[in-house]
Amino acid sequence: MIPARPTVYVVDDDPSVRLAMERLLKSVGLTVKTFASAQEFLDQTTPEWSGCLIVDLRMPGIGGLDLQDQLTARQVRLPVIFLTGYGTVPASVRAMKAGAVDFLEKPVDDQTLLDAVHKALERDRGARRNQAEIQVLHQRLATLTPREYEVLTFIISGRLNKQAAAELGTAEKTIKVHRARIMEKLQCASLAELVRLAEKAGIKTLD
Amino acid sequence: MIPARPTVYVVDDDPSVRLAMERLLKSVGLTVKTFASAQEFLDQTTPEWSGCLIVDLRMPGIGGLDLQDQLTARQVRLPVIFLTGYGTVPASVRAMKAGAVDFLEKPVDDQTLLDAVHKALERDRGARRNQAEIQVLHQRLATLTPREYEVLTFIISGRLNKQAAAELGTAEKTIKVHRARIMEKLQCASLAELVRLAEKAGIKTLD
DNA sequence: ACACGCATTGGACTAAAGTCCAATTTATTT
DNA sequence: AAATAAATTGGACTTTAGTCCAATGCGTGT
Repeated sequence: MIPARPTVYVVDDDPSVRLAMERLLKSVGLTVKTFASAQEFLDQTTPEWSGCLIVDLRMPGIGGLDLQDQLTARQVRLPVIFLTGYGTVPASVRAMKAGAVDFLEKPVDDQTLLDAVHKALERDRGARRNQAEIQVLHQRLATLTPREYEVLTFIISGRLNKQAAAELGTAEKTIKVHRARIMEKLQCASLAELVRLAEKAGIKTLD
Repeated sequence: MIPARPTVYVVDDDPSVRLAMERLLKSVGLTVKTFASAQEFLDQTTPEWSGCLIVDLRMPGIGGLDLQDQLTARQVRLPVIFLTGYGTVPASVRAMKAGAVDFLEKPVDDQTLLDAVHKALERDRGARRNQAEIQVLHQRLATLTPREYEVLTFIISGRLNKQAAAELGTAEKTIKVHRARIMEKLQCASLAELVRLAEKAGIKTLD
């Protein structure tokens, strides 16, 4: 049900455009899935869908820009490429500000479109790789007990075990035990690694 | 000679536009400096100029987009706001891709322009703050001797003094001395701080 | 009541890091 | 040739951190 394979999703109300697009993209080995309306796409997509989205700016019902907003709100971060026959400067600026990969006017040159698609797919790959790494970190962090997490913040803030113990009102010995378990649970072989892990996970330091 | 104060630089070949722009911006307390051509601006600007740039897209000689490219090439990172009477979608997309803050069409609403200017100034402030922090780090790093820098890479890679000594073919004692000097020169009170400093300075870890 | 996870702590060490003082070797600079 | 910076190393300790084994007090769920 969930296409794990990167796919180029095409949303356009014009059947002939969908067909042409599908042919072009498939001709270079890409997986394609088309939709006749933004609503149809919204009804099916999930954050798991990977690849990119090519959407027509002006369509009956939900337009391209609104679709882009909806996707942002739903945490669907597929890179978007706009395609339009009657684009305006304000529309293109709004689209680009919202993070669109490109904003192309019909008729679009095949190579130009393919370049944009490859760029979008690459951006998606990078974002997913990064997202996956962060997710792993959070999964590991989730195994920490509240107290361990607390001690972690002291460690990455450069506190000595002794200081952490004093500030937490416990014995230095206890901090050492927590610390050892933290290193084990987070699979860090050194303090340097631990600091970088915390940094990437966005854990704030004290003071 | 160098305006340290954040300034709004206006580049437009139309004298009436320059005057109107200058009046509007000064009316809200902003410092303004105008130029009749891109070349004139390029001849005077330096990376020290802070603030933002409002530039007309179409001008005799060097156009707005080319000016943007030139500035990028010269490391002048002033946020750019495009202003144009005859903008096209491709031009606006190119500008936004190149990092423009906004791309507005004349006649532009006063408030819209001011909002864009404030956003641009804020972006410049943030960029400069960040740039200044990184520069300080590099200045400190520059005080390290080659050997100390080498030892630094081992430390932030999580190596024990013993391991660093072995891999560098020296005594553990020596590593300790270098390490102490590194902490002192980089003004770090803890390993956690050192790791974050190295991370921010973009120093790569081993392996 | 009993098992279990969590937080704690002690004792006894081992290992790693940091701190002073002192000294040598080797380039480079003046 | 004297001076200076850089890289090294020793000795003698003090601090910190990490490692095992063992044990206690507390909620929670069964």
